[in-house]
Amino acid sequence: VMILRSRFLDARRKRRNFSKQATEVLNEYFYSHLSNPYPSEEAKEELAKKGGITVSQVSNWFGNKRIRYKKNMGKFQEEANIYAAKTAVDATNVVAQGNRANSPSTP
Amino acid sequence: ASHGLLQPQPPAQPGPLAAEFPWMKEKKSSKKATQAPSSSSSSFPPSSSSVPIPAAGSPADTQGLADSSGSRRLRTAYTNTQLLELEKEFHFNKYLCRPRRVEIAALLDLTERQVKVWFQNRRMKHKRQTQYKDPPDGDIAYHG
DNA sequence: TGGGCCGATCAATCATAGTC
DNA sequence: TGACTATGATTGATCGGCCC
Repeated sequence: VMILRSRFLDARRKRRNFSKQATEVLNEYFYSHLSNPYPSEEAKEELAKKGGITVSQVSNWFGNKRIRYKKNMGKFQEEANIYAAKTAVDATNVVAQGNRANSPSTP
Repeated sequence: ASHGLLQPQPPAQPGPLAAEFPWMKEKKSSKKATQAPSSSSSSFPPSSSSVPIPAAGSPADTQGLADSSGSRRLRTAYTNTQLLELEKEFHFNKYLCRPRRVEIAALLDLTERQVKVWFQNRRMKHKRQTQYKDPPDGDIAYHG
């Protein structure tokens, strides 16, 4: 028997999809920073707060999103256009990552 | 391989497709023990359509060591026995001294590097779990 | 200069949730 | 109800920076 996969420490059971609010906030950030979708710790905290999830979950989401996006960009084309239109903050000149400012839409 | 600062065509407009930024390209694959690329063909042309089939090489490597051709690391699935022993050891020592590491590596048939990395990752995990008070069994109220 | 550690990330995989 | 897809979490392994 090779059921060696019997993870005695499986915590990933019983997961729930994020609320629409959380997904919305995360996608907005992702697509408005498509040139460099690497939120700073502070940005992650704010996203976590806005979406009602933990910072770790934000990190997981971005990790999964980046990988899956670049693995199949075509699949996200539609989604990208939707969020691109939704947010005006494009990063055409995001030079370094030292960007301290977060909130994409600051009056 | 001259990668310096390449200028990815900024999206600018919701045209046919978003531009390819540096982060979308490969990254952690070849860096150490990389033999001279011998002026191989430059970066893949931007012409889309052709999916970069990841010609899966034959992972004949039993230890998962990266060969000298920049092969992608392959995720080794540790056995329950190995994980159990590692966890047990971690319970006693969060940090391993060299002699102990050698011992464990030999005992579990792992490389010293793997043992070192495992402890490194384990410490990070431990930190994450103790950093936030609430254990992972909290039922967060969901509205909507 | 070399080795270990940290923090972040990658990339593969697991397991469940959602859709048809 | 079962097959297939979407998605959050886990984790082995790598990268860059820092310290000694």
